[in-house]
Amino acid sequence: MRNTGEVDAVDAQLLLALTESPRATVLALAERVGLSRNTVQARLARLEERGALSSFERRIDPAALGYPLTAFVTVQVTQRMLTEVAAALDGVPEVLEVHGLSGQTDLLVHVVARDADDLYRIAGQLLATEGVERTTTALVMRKLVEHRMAPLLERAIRGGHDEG
Amino acid sequence: MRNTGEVDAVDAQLLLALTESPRATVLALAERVGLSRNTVQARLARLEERGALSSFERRIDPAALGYPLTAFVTVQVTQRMLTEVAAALDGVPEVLEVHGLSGQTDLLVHVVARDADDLYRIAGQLLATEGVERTTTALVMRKLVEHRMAPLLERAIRGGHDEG
DNA sequence: TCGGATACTGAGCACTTTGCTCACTCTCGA
DNA sequence: TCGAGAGTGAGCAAAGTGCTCAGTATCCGA
Repeated sequence: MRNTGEVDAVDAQLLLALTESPRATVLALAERVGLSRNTVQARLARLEERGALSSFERRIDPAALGYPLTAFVTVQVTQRMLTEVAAALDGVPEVLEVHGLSGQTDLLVHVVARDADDLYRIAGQLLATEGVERTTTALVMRKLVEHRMAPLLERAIRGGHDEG
Repeated sequence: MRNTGEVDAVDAQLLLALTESPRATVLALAERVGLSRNTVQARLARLEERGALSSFERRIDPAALGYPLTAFVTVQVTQRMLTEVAAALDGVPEVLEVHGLSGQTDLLVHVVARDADDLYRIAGQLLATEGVERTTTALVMRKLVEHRMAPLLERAIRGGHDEG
């Protein structure tokens, strides 16, 4: 099996095992998936070097840091100001992530806040940014499906070979 | 300093250190933040037990699994069907996360797909779900700000004591 | 002002894990 | 038939873990 740069079934098994116990040692993982320690170590190294694992920051819960409120702000931007607006958003600590959406002038901004007042302030800050034409703030009331990847991993384990 | 259940400056330092090198050993972290190994171990344990760290799944890049496309689908739901719709969405592997938004009948659904056709299929699947009245699909063209938590961590380190 | 709880330290110790190397096998695919 | 890629098992020194213990400092409430 020539490794194509994409995660294969065995990698998916490892990731799934890690999902269940992120602190598992290489030895434990090896036993879990029925491979030698050497192999597991090599695969983990490959996964990391390939960039299949993104920053640890994603695992940090903003609520634990004192930011229990989450909101998504849709921002409509003056066409030519996109870069400047992105830079301005990057400077706001409460902005966790910004997606550029199809439509080219719409941004989806993921923000967190300490409380309602705080959120109001941040939303105002976004709206006041030069190049921002309009914003719509939607507060997250509850998480109906928590972020998960397991179903796709399980599919990768079963499906196995025919990627794409 | 009575620990209130919220992350303090030292915890934030640890998390920041982990962000920079997620595989760092407890010993390395202790040296990094200038505390004893014992203390670091205790704090890490507390962080975990307190739930400040969410699932490892968040660190898995869907692109590496063969799902390079990301989209956000806004779903409007018949009022009384919310639970059923949530359950249906939970059953779709490509649905990574679902947020219930203010407005009570709007959901924000985070999906990934193998390609445009795949996304089309998934969007259709969402729309076909019983209880779903209307959907709007927005494709993510680019990430203008990658998910990050460092700015808030740094603020926690500086700010220090007055939480809230 | 005393007592208890909490946080931190440094030391110690047995045990496990890591990181690395080496030689060897197997199985594709050219 | 050859070579690259993937996996195995063994081995070894060094490092890290998990845990306990005794001692100190500090804050808080009674």
